Amino acid sequence: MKHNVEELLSTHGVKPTPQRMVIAEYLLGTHSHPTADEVFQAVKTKLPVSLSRATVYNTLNALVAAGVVQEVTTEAGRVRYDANMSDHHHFVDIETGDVIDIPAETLNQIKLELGDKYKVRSFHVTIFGEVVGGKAGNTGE
Amino acid sequence: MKHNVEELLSTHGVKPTPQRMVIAEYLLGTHSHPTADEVFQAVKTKLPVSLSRATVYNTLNALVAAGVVQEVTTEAGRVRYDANMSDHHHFVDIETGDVIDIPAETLNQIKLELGDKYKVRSFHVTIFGEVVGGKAGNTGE
DNA sequence: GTCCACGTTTAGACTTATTCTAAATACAGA
DNA sequence: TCTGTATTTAGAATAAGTCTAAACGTGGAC
Repeated sequence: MKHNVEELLSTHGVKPTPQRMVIAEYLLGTHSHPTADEVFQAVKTKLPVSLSRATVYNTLNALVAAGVVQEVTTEAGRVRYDANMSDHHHFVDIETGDVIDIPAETLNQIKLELGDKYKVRSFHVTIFGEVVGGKAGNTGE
Repeated sequence: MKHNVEELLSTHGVKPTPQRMVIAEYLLGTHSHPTADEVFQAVKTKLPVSLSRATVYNTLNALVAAGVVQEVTTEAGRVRYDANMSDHHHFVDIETGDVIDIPAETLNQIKLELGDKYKVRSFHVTIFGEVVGGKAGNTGE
């Protein structure tokens, strides 16, 4: 895995430092859509040196800019990070707060339905509801 | 208009104080999807007394809780307010940042397409792109 | 009309998330 | 090895929002 991460960063133009590697590795290995602070808490012990929050924010911003991960907003004012870069949307379980990925195929119709008036660059759908029959998809690590 | 606002607040269980009236009036009269601070800046001179930011936040939260306005998130971490409570989504002009309301009819198909696996309580779509042929809809005041 | 209770507002302190800054560090290439 | 550049660090600074305690305003009981 480590090797993959290193390559992933390199091919996206992000120099693979130890700090960036553990952060990217953590994001790639979870489906929990963590906040910046959750990333910090999760990886700070995985390095031989102390880790600064500034590095976490710098790295997250760099990874977003490089297209390695994306930002997700499900609650007003809280930013989460998602290494799943496939075309997908989000389902928020309103009981638990879990964020579940929804593949985009079924929703791509939206672009067509918007018509000629708007040139759509991208769109994102956040859906709130309950999972029928308990947990499904991926909600933790 | 003032009379309408007073009634609107009352019927939603929000006591219509002068502060709440000018804030609600401002939100009802704009399509600019302002942030809390933009609301504060816009209404602070419209009262004979000084206005506290705390009152703006209290009022916005009360109006959201009462269902008079809704929160909108178009940029990671920034909360905006929208008095348009009709079923609609948002189009963000990626050149200007303007937020334009998109009526929901054309997109309601989404719920159907999600199938039986998820029980949808609500969903929100934010679309990023460019308006074909210049401004359309409502982008300011 | 006066008084009281209670909800509202105010200013400013506080919290939380994020960015900035300046110094220390690491490391690739001459 | 030396040096320049990018990265990381700790902590200060900023921004958005919440909390607190005191002051205020208003409707109902008298």
